[in-house]
Amino acid sequence: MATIAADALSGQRRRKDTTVIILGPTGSGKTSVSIKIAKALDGEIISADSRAIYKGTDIGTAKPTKEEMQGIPHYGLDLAEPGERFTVADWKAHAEEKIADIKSRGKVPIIAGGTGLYIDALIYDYHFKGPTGHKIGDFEQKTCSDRKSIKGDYLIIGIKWSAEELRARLIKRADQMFCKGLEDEIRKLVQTYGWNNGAMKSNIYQFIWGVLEGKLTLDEAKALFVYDDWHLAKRQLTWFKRNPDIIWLKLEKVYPYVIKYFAN
RNA sequence: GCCGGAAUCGUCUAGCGGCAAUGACAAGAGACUGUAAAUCUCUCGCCUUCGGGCUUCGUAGGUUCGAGUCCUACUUCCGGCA
Repeated sequence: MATIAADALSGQRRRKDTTVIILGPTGSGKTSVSIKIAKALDGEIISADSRAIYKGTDIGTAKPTKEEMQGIPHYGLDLAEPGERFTVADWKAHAEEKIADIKSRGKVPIIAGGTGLYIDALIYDYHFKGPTGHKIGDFEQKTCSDRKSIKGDYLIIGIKWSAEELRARLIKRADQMFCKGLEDEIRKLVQTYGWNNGAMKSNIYQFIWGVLEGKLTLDEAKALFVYDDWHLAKRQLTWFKRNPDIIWLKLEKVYPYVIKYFAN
């Protein structure tokens, strides 16, 4: 009995201290597992995605919908207007604030995302010089450069796929994205923010726009987007590869692994 | 059937007598601590002791010191006339 109580206690303590990080290339399934994990662990999710930062880019950046979120609080989304400056430092400050807040309420913070730079900044605790607590974009020079040891209690899981599998997933996702009202989304974005801003540069929008302008057929646009997405996935993987602290698991193993980790 | 034109690395492409052969895309590897879904670098016929070696430009011959480049035939494809 005493042992069980002690276990429960250490479990409690662990719950309070560990931040779960679910990372992986685009299309690897981060969003859905992290929501599943959040439900099981009473957690809340912080997105680490440099594009989901922007408002209005919902379908194009594969943000989870309200229904998909299933009542799990999500942070790190819609933090800036398209075209507005938003840096790693801004994201790090936001994430740290949210992690502290989530922990203080006795819940588990779950970081889900594919932007390696953001995650590195968090776990290796990059310092950015400049006045903190100021409005977005007010940070200046870095003062610290260290990617050697993790600062903090993180469980870092990477979602592993073979190249063929991932490719197939990206193709499938592209098909879905292209029929989910993307055209309306992009029209609205272009209308409000104009065409020339970072949020729309170089992602699915440029290809859809090509279709709207009659320069591309739908199939061409889709193919181009898949290439683009694949290149992104490879770059993300290159970034993650050098991080020795990532535990790489197949998608279906991620949930059980995390649950077991927290049960012990 | 006749007359033109074309066949080059996974794909498209440069090449008009000195070439392992241009560029782009794809593919692969990598860098990246400040808008990162960005940006950039390297590899990309085969082998190499990194000096070089070997085999390539539809197929087979020929002309040349030398041929992806010129000639002949064949094959395939695209135009025009039939």
